[in-house]
Amino acid sequence: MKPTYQERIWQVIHAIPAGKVSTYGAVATMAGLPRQARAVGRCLSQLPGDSKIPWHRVINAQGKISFPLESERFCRQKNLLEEELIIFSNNRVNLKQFLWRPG
DNA sequence: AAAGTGACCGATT
DNA sequence: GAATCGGCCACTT
Repeated sequence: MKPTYQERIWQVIHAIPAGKVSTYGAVATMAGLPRQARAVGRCLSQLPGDSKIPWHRVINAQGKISFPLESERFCRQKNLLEEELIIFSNNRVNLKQFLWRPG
């Protein structure tokens, strides 16, 4: 069976190791959907709460969490990342240090 | 049918 | 750094 784009997006996100992050745009490109960062965000927005997908390792290209500051979801994602020893400075992750690059 | 919206991005000014 | 712009596209008004 030819994989759905949604499935390929999940597969890419699954491949992000703990302690690293990726961005919506990078995930889109790796899933074969260049310039479709929004498709990734859309995809994640539809995930059930009990999903095993490491959705928290996906942040935006500025190194920031794409939820309103101090919102419930913002804090949940930040906590999950800090548990993986990812450092925030000014609510921002240093992508030079934490961005996952395959290869 | 048309306009607005959103877990976005890169290039440009 | 900040703001704008066009690209992108499913969904909701």
